[in-house]
Amino acid sequence: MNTDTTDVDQVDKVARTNAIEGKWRKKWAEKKAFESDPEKNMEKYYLTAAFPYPNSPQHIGHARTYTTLDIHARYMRLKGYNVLLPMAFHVTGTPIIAMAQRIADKDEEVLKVFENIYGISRQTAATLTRPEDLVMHFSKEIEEGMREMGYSIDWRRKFYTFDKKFNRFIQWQFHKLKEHGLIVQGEHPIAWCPKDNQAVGAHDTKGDADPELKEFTAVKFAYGDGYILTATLRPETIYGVTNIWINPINIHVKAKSSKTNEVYYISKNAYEKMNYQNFDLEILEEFKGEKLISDKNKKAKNPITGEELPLYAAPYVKDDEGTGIVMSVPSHAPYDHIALLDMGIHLNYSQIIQVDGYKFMAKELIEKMGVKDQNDPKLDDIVSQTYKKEILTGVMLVGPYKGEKVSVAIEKTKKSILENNQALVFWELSNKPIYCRCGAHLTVNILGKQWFIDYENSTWKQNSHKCLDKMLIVPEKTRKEYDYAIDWFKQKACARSKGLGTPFPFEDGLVIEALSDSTIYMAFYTIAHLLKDFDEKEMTEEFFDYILLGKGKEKKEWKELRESFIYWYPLDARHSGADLVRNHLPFFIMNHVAIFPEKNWPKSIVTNGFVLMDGAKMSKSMGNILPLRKAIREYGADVIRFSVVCGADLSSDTDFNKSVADGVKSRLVIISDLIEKSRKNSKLGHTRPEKWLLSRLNRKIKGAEDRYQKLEIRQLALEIFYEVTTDLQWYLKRSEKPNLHDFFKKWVVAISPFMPHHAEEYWHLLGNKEFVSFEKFPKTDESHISDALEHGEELIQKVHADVEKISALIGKKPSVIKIFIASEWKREFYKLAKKHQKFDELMRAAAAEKMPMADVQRVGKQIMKNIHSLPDALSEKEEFEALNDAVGFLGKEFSCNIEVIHEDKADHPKAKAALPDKPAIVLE
RNA sequence: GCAGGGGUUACCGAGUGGUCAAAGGUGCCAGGUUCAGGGCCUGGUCGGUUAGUCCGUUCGAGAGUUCGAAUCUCUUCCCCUGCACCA
Repeated sequence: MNTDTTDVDQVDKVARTNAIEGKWRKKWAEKKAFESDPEKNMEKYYLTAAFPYPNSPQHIGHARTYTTLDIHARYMRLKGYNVLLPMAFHVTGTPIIAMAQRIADKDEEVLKVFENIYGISRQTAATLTRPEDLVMHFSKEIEEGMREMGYSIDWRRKFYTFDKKFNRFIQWQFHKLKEHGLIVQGEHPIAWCPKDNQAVGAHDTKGDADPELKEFTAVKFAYGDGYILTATLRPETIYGVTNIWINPINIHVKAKSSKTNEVYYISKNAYEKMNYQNFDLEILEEFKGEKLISDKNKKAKNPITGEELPLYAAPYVKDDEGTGIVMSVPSHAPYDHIALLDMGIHLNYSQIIQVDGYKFMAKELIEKMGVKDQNDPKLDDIVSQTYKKEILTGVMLVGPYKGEKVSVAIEKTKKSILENNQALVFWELSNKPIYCRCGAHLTVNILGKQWFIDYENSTWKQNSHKCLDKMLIVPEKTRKEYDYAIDWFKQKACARSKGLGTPFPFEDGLVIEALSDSTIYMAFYTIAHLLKDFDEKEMTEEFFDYILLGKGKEKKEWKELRESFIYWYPLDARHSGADLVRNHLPFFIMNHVAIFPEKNWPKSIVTNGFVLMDGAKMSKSMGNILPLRKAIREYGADVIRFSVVCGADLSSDTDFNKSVADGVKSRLVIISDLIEKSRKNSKLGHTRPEKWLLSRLNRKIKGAEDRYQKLEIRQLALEIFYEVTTDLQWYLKRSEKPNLHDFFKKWVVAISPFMPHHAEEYWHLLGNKEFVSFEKFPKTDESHISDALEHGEELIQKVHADVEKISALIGKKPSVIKIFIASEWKREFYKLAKKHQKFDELMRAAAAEKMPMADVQRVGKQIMKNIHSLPDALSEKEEFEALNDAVGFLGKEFSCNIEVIHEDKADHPKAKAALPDKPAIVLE
């Protein structure tokens, strides 16, 4: 049992921290400190972060974005802005429903995660079987966590994306998009579960496998009264086809498509797949592959070359791959080559693709690696080597694309044969087999008449680039990714048949998809708290047209809403994790551009990296997720704020670990103690150490403004927190009677965005009655900044370190330390040396100045190697004053007498060794 | 494959032409602290050398530009992230 006092102290400190944080949280709430309304005489600043998805509690990783956001908000408040920071909850889509269902099903996996990682008992879990209950439980949990973190949020504006009133707003958005011709309908391939009859994403599959779709080209070889279909990813090799491969054992069908009115020969498996892809096939005949092979008279006709090709048997052809029939290109496909050899056929085929180092790469590699037959596992390796090299470096030798790169020829051939009706598009899952959670085998479905947002629209893209160009992007280096994403966007399916959210306005039974209802919701915050007296039925097209666009006739009950929107919009800063750069954030830009006039386009985006836990990614399976509220209980909110935000550059991942948090905590304790002690000495004057400290502080505050604006949070923390505590520690050694009142008066305000709770407490201890949160950011006092003072202090630190080194080297403690200050002429000589960097020139210049040439020679030789990096030394007088001021300090440090002597007035031989910025030191 | 980011001394991580053997943190070593342990403080932590110094080698690999390169150019190897209809 451990019952000693130190642990009790620890507990006391945590309890004290919690008490301080709780106290200020309460005061902010009582005074409604962060509820923001339009103020005519104040400039506004409006920022938001991506709202959370409440299907689990938040963890310290989530806290990074919100803490960065809150620091930003609090800084802008100190700069005198009327700041709005709202928050809401995104509940759209299927994951919440899926989670609730899994809880209802008593899914062991989920319950274990709840119990072990989130600390949610099975009894509690049992009450979360309905999506709404789940949402309410976790959103409350998340909101509490945000309050505990001290985020300066205006909670009056909170909403959920399944709220009726919000739905009206989103429907208005979609009507606007449609008016602008940006909602279109078309076909769309999608991973599909045949059993559930529903589209399937990564979280719906076993093992969370992400289904990948690949577009194959099914080439049509005329055969009898129909076509043999062979699916390929390499349509450009059609010029080298020698035969058709058919697996004799597999079941094949002859089927007629009522879509194309054509008859196809394909595997039975392919028939099922093609029917999901809208070919409407009807089986005319069903048979084994050998039937096709045995009919020696019937040939398949190559649609491009017109060659008549034989049908051969190949056991390696799989019936669930593509159409179950493949075209044979032995000059480039290793399997085809070896299969022909296995049949004893030696063909004199021609080369159609040029690659360096090979004529027939497939054949040559097979011979080189000694592959015996088509069952050799080495074949797969050869296939990937050949394909990679041909696609990357190959050049076409035949056909209309002769001389073009293979990668280009693939696309052009495909386009051409599709247009000429010589091939069909055939979709396939490229990473199959994938299974739905229900157990069924996934397939590809082509949905007809799907609804899309037409992000492909080129005018829209152009305007979005224009908006982006004017935006501030932090960090700037991510800008390219936005440009890339905007260019790359294609049409995006925007309606689903299942999920929470907003009913799709143009077709019954559909719901607006999750990434499409969260693009301009920042506009909704500006009025969300003013809608209590409105029925959602009043929230018509005209309603939103007037409030958000200023169109149409004003009604007097709409006035306040309109004014609120005008006051707060546009959005000044959008914060988010870096993972949203390629989806949500470009959508956010594009939708603003589509719907709002240019003056309401967003101003800036700030993105941040993730939080790692002890160097590893946080994940449910690793069980290393630290829930935020647990972390707050353990370390306190201000410590967590520092820990998640200060460890790395904004854009890179940061690591959370105990020692970092402990480090922050101990520094907080040091500062708390200091404030306690030093606030009483405010009547004392300023001696050299205080002046030094204030010089350092003012210089930092000067730099801090710029860093705050650019959100260089790590650098800020380093400078105004870590370095400041280091400075304070030095100061305490130097100072006889600490007097930090003036220092803290400025510093507490400057640091308050980082540690608002402690800052409020300190501010109060310093005798202030108002919230520090609404103070003015401290002004730099240039008159306090002194290079000479800081340089002098550095000199003292250097001398201190040198004495320690010498003392250690000679192995004794001195009884007297003599410090010799270099003469003024040496400083003049340094200035000369900066102008004349060649030795002889320097000597001549020194001679002209009538310097003592014997000494000049010696010093000159010494400094030649560092001629490019000579220090800007203080004057002799300044050096003397600095060191003389530290006589007491150094004497105390080394327990001996200290003498500071001008070189000229000394008779010690070592005195001559003194250099500017480097006094000679003698220990006796 | 395409696009973006990155490889720094035991680890994490600063560092964009000289002031860099390279900040800071962690770990480790030594010493201190009315110090059980932990904590805290001081110093050390590439090799050699020295009254506070100087010399050699180092920043994925190779080549180049320069009086001078972790930093600029080229080549090459490796790692991470994204490529959607899913929040």
